[in-house]
Amino acid sequence: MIITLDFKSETPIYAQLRNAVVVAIGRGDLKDGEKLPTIRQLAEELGINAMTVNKAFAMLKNEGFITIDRRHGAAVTRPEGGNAEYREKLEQELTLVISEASLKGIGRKEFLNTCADIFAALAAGQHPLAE
Amino acid sequence: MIITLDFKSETPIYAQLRNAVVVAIGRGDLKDGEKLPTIRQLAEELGINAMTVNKAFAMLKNEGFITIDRRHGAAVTRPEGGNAEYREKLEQELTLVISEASLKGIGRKEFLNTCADIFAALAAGQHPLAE
Amino acid sequence: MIITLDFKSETPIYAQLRNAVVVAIGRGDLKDGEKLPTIRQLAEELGINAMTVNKAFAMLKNEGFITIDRRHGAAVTRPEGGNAEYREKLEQELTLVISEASLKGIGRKEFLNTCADIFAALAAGQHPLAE
Amino acid sequence: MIITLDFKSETPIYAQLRNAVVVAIGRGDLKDGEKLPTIRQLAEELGINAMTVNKAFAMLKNEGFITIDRRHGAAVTRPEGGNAEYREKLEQELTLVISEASLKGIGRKEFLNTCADIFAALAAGQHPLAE
DNA sequence: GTGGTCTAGACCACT
DNA sequence: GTGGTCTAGACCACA
Repeated sequence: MIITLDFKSETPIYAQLRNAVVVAIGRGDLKDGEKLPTIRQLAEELGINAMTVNKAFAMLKNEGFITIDRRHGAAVTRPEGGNAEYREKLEQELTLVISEASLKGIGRKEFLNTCADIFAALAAGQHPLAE
Repeated sequence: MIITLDFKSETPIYAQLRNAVVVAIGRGDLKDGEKLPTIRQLAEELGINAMTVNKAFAMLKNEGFITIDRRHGAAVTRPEGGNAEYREKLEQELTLVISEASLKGIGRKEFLNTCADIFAALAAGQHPLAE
Repeated sequence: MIITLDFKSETPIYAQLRNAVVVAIGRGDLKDGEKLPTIRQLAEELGINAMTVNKAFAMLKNEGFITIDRRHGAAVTRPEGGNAEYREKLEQELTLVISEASLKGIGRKEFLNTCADIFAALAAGQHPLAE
Repeated sequence: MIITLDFKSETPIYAQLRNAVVVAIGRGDLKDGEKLPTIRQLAEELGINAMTVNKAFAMLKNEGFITIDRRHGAAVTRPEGGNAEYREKLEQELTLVISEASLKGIGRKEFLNTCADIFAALAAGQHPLAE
């Protein structure tokens, strides 16, 4: 698992780690059921505090992306189908991103193409995503 | 101008305000050249400190979404066309959002439709967005 | 006299005007002894308040770049030779500019060439500058 | 780190502080990678408010002169190579400074010598500046 | 009357 | 213990 953190970034480290794991699952680098490294391993590997990794894992667990078993550590899992709450959050988020992109001169077509490209790139990771 | 803030949110108030303005411009509620309320007005209206509004405005100014004229306050403007830096940031952001959506069971088609719907809703605001 | 003001700029309008006049003199667009427009004329021409022009003129007068005669209006003049005070201010200013340029990757040669180019451009204005 | 502020100056304190740091880096008093004092330390040392130091640091961060790491405070860094935007700003700035100097009786040779001297003084700080 | 700056003091998030 | 955010209230420069 190759994860690069940007200590200069505004985004908190635990959030960067959480995001990196989500993307790794999304692109198939981490398959469903696959085990994640120990909190301590990961902390040492990344040169950060174990508490920080812990926080990221707790977040991922809450969101349903991983399960944490005291005996076997953390493992990737599939979250439940998108509930209404998540859909609303997604729409809000997209409204902001799309407003910004439009104002920056990125039009509908270009935006949709970019999205399609990203889907294609993720699909190439062999992970059977919902169609 | 109807803006709702969530004081419990993790997102700083000034960032929420900044986002709200970007979306308001995107959807045409704020037209190009239109004046924004004064800092103090907005602060009172929203029940927050003027310094907080100030910070949001400074951010919007730096990003090119508004201009601040010492004589007449702030007004909406169009930022320069998207540079390479922004495009990269957008792709990273979308990669995360799309990974998340995929894992939550929202597939390619549904996602693209949602985006298209949002574009349509923005376009309905009569604001001539780049096509 | 062609002066363009940027109302969006952080630099106060009166300072922009003052700077524009200094550069105009420097490049020979305004010759020594030449009369400047009336305060009111200039104010109307530029679409700004007469008080603002007044402030710029007062500044230029204080610095010795122009003289103001109640009967004949303002006219360009040559300031006294650089006094010690000005030289110190100049050195401070240049130390900042040069530090910044160096850190931005602009080296000694390039910087000096840029300066020489600007001197050449000013000299082309036929104004006999001190050699 | 010796920084002197002029509370009577027109230049805002945060800008003076920002400038002082840039010069300190330029002259090698602050080496690349070196840590800056904490915001609170510096605030107390200078007898100003922490918010003011904060603003100066935020400015330096935006300009790429320092990085702020949540874990260890601020540290000096090298900004990216000068882009076209900066070069244009520099030329405008120099045109004004040179016009002023010329009119004050400081000629081409003297001006260039002064610049060269400043470069030499900065270089003496052992900081390997771009040649 | 506008935005810009500054203060003193508080609380929070992050590591 | 670090920086980040927010507040309430003040004064100033600008136009």
